[in-house]
Amino acid sequence: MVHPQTTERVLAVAEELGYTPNPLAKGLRTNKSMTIGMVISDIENPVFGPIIAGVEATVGREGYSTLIAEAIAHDPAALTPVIDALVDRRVDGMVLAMATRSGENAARLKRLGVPVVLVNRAVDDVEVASIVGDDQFGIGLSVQHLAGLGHELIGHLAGPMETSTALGRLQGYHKHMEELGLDHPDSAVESAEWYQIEPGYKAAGVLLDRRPDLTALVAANDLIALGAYRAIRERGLEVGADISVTGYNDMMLLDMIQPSLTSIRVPYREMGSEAAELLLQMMTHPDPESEPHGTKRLRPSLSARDSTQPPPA
Amino acid sequence: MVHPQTTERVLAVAEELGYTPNPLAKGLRTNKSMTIGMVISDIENPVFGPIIAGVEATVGREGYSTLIAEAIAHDPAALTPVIDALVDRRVDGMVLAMATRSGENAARLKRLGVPVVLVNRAVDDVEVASIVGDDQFGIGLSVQHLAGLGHELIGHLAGPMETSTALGRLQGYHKHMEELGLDHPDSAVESAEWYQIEPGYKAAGVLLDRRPDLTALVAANDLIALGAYRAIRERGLEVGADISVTGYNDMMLLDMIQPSLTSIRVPYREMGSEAAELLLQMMTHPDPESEPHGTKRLRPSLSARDSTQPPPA
DNA sequence: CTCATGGCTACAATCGTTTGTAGAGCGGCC
DNA sequence: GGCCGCTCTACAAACGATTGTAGCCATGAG
Repeated sequence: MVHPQTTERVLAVAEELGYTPNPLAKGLRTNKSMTIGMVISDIENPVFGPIIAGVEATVGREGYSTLIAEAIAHDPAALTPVIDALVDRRVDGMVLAMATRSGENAARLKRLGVPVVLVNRAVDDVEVASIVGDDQFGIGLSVQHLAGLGHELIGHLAGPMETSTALGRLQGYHKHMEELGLDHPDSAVESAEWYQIEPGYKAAGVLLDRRPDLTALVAANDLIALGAYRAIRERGLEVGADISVTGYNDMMLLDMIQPSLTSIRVPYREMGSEAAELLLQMMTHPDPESEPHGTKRLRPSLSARDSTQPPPA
Repeated sequence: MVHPQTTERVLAVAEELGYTPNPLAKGLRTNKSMTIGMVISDIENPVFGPIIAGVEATVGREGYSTLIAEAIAHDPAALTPVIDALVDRRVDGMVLAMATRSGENAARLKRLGVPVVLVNRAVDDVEVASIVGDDQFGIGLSVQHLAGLGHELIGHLAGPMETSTALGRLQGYHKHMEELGLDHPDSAVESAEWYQIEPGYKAAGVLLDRRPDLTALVAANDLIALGAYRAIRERGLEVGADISVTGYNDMMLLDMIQPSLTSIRVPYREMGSEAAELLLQMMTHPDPESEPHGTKRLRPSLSARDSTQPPPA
């Protein structure tokens, strides 16, 4: 109801005076800080870079800024104070990229009425919106790829079972082995204590000693797979020629390693932007009834390399 | 001047009522947002993870939160709007982790009275506080290591000259070669267009064609060094045995590559926390006269691996 | 001439803090 | 008893926006 010309004049003067609205005053009055909080459990893990970038770019387009907080520890209790700090700052929403499967923090946020989206890792006991990779599908790609090469005795090096990704990948292994009519006994599965080379090496050693007949190993993560390289070599075998190995995440430099590691590429940046999109929707349409709480799974793809070859004759 | 017991009672009631101070109101009144801005030029680069973690942890201890913004582009002009967005949000200070050597953005922030610290990359035309790695010293470690192995014909694969790190490493090469009494003509130096494998491969090809007598290459970065691997192999030579190679940054998985790459480890997390420390000091003691504007250089260390061996007889 | 209407100006309340001032209650000191 | 200092309560202004209300001045319709 105001003349366009007047609007323009006001804007021009504002510009001339160098006026910029004070977001603190605005936030105080409107009770919206135009800020979202993002909690990262392990910021040094390179997968989080693209996730952060995706979130930041997407919410930024709607005028939101991103407050980053790191929670170094692996246990959920240590997360609570850092989440609280963000809530005290009156963030309008929250993206959680956590290590654990426990949903207590997400549940608390929901109780406080703070919109929350989980990214990368889901929780299994609480209904909360999350964007994750389709781990079952991804492991399926590996299993099918190996089966296509002629492997029948395929083992699984699982991740730490307190993470949702490890669980999904384990389930994917069983499911797709079953579908292909291949054996998948518990004896063909060994879990690594953490997503690192050393635990992967240990788990692979245990698995190879128990089941020396395996011709392929599907690892829950690239570093576990690289740990398996060492265990395989220690037994005088050759990765690829004697035992095929697949990783998961398709991290940088895998193609430079000998032999280059076949892996599953996860669209992390897209994961971040989808999570942000969902959060924006929850923040702008606070529809308490139909609030999204499902888990959206993004489909990864296979990067086939030299670590997977037909089984020895 | 208030009784300790009263304080305690007030605090107890506050706790009971679930009172948390509203930082927006506080910021409005005090004109301090207790927030710092952090601009990252390329968040997918894994070196920034530790830097962010270091900054966040350090300022967090003093009650500050960290607002993250990414500026994807490499040119300084694209940075301006994202810096402005942070300034408009009334951040109390700013940490810039940029790609370019241009100081215009830092200069503008100083003019606006926003305390600013540069991290990882310095600028050469403006007096601004910065925390960077000691590139000359780091390259010195590589050069001395190679000279100690018996190399005399050592070339340098430089980085893109628009970055301060590339410049410092180039200078370090010349300086330390000079000190050791070794030849370091311009013909032994070739610059890669970017800190990536492909440009490194190209530059190494040019350098090896021009100076086939070189027995060692000091690269300005790990990826450039890995590009050199390919160029060396293409010429029927073996990395390590025929031509030694060193990288810079000591990124993950370098020890898994064949041959494992000798590199320079930079204390990135410490870099982040030192930058934060400096920024805190500037924000709390706004001493316009003696404002720090020097460059602090953190000393890296050498990780010797198989890519460096004595020159062929 | 009156009155409704569109487009504007002016003013006040509110958000939750910080900061400052005024005054009340109460003990001890001269 | 009067005065001072200590501790506390009470109240108001300010920060910079949003939001709502009231009034002003044209213009044009009745």
